[in-house]
Amino acid sequence: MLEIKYLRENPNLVRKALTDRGGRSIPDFERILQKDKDWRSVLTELDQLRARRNKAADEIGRLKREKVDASSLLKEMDELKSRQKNLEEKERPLKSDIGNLLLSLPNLPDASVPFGKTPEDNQVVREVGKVTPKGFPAKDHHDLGTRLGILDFEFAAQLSGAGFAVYKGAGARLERSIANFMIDLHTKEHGYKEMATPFIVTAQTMTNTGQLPKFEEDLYKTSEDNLFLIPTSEVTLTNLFRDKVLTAEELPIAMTSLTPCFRREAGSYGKDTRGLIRNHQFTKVELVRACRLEDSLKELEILTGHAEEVLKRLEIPYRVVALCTADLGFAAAKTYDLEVWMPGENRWREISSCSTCTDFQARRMNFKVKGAAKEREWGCTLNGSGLAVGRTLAAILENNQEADGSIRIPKVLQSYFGSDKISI
RNA sequence: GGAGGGGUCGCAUAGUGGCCGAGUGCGCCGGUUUGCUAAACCGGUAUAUGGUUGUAAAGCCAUAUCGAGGGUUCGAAUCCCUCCCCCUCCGCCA
Repeated sequence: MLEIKYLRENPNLVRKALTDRGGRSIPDFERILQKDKDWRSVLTELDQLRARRNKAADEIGRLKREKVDASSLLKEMDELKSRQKNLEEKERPLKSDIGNLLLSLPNLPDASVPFGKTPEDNQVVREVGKVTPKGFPAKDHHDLGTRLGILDFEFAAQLSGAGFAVYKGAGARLERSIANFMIDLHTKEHGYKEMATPFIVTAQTMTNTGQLPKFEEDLYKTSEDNLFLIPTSEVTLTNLFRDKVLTAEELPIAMTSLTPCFRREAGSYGKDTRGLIRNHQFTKVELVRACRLEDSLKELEILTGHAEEVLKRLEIPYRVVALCTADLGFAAAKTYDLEVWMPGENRWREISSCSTCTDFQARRMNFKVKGAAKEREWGCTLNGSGLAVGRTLAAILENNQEADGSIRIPKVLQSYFGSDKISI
């Protein structure tokens, strides 16, 4: 959430930032400004009226105690009350409209975010690892996994419909190995605290991180209880900072968790329907950090580095991409995507998205930091995949395939997996 | 699912219509005393919004907030209604 005061005082900056993002939030923004103006004028009048009423009520109490007649004041009170009721009926909807509109405005891009209008304008920051051509036609992970009997999409479709996967035997074991390796790396070497959180949460929790109110159609919802399935554990991990006031010395705080993620993918039917790339359910290791606002960008580099380390150790070539203004997610002020090379598809695929949300989520969930001079400021939250497990498995299959269709298991996974290859 | 109890200022509590934005204890901050620490004593200690003064730091005025939202009343922490959350017991159950 953006601060109404900031919008009021810097309308042109905000207008430009929202325009750079390219969304359709400008009309909402203009409506906020207008309603805010109306609201303030109503509120000023209302406050004065309330002040008068409070005084009169005290006075009446005093007169009654002294057994003095108060009928003229009581009469005035009648009139004040009806005027007040009138104004309150104007004030209430204005206030709630402004609140709702504010909740639907995205975060403002950081100054260092490249300007752009489409994902084409994203900027490659660095490429790590070498993309070396196989000496044979590379298969994609769908074919590899199916032929090895470790992935079964037909079975999954029978169980749940399109967009799901069944992992079988070595496939299931490999998925678990990847997840364990990632969690161990982040907890033992990167200083993250492992958490296990609910997968089903309230609407308020979803609103705090920004999934609601705008993106309800992307979420699975339980109809009886009005609860939502998490699309990422960013939701639950970040919400752990709700209503917290932390001291600057306690920060940064780093947490990780392994959870399933549930996404309806409502806007992307027919896209990436093959394989593990875009499933309605997938597991992901999430990284969340909280820090002081001034450390936002520094922390983003650290977070991104931790996600990158996974790929380095798995020896999968990847590149780091700075998203342009138009491609930023709702809550993000700046984002680096990690993209892995997929030989079977002959293209790069996103495998992690690391963002700083600055104080955007902190405002929504009332997360503050007490500084050295005991002043309070909003906290800063960051999140990133560390990494998406299904996509990582797909990347390993494609990058480590041999001519005969068998798969080399990366060195760091061998102790988890218990062998160095998967053969036909 | 059934029955009951409860949500007050960081924590613990007091408070059943005006003297309560809210007492007390603890904690915390500042000070006095002190070789140091402790103790004792004194003072301070919520947030948000609007208006206003100021270059600013900050100040002043007003309003709102005792789980949330409505209502009754001249006046609500206190009475009524709805909702949320927590706890205990019973039932069911992995």
